[in-house]
Amino acid sequence: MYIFEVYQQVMGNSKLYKGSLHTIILKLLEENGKMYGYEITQKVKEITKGELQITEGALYPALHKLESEDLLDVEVAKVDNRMRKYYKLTEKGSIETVNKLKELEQYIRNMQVLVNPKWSIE
Amino acid sequence: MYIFEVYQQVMGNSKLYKGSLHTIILKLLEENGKMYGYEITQKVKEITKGELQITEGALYPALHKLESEDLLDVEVAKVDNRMRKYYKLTEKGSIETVNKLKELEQYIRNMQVLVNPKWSIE
DNA sequence: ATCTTATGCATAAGAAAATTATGTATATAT
DNA sequence: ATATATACATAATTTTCTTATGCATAAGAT
Repeated sequence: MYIFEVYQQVMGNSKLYKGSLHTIILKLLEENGKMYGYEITQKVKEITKGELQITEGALYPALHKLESEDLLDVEVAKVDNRMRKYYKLTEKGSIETVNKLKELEQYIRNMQVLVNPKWSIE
Repeated sequence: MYIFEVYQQVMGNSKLYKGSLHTIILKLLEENGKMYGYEITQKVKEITKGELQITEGALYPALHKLESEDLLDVEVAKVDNRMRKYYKLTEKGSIETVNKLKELEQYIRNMQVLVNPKWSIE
């Protein structure tokens, strides 16, 4: 019996993803209106061509946290006899999304000048 | 008596910096040959125009970790009667620097397509 | 002269955010 | 039948910071 182990390439394959999960979730919800947890993991996997796999242990606590901060609204649905919890941005969440994206852009800018002083900051 | 508090803007002002300290240190050492801890904090502050302040509580343990992984060599010096510990990349450290920079580029690419599907990945 | 700020290192306690490991349950494919 | 996919949840542990100390010398300000 042969066992082919598939190494799950999780967030933190490169540790850099640490701290960017909330930004990712908020932006995907801004883009797609409403999504449920599992859908988010699949979307991220698809967009990054499998490079970034969000683990459930990170995702669900993050969604709960964002909800508790009134950045997300939840709506429970039953599809094919399976539960789904659809999340969407609140008004506060939309504002926070803009802030988080600005922080991301600034972070990227700073990292670029730190690691490559020759790059222009346009 | 008036007290003007200066709020130190530390790493994690935006949480995104979590996980990027090792990359920053390695790249600065690649760029500058050898540096001591305090010098690194000042260089980062200068390059990011004060936006990113590396705290000592993060920096020194990080340097010790990199040293223990044989990525850095240390050389102690005494300048103006004060101790300095100069760090430089080992051969292994140089290789790891290249890897970390590739990971950073990939991270930035992935985040860009995640947050802005319209951006080109060049 | 004295006090503050800057330089330079170090470590311990606590918090935050992930990983890893479980657990439950239904649907689908082999 | 059995494994995989779908869909949620949480607890234990680890990693990586922040915050709070501690020590020591030099330089600048009042």
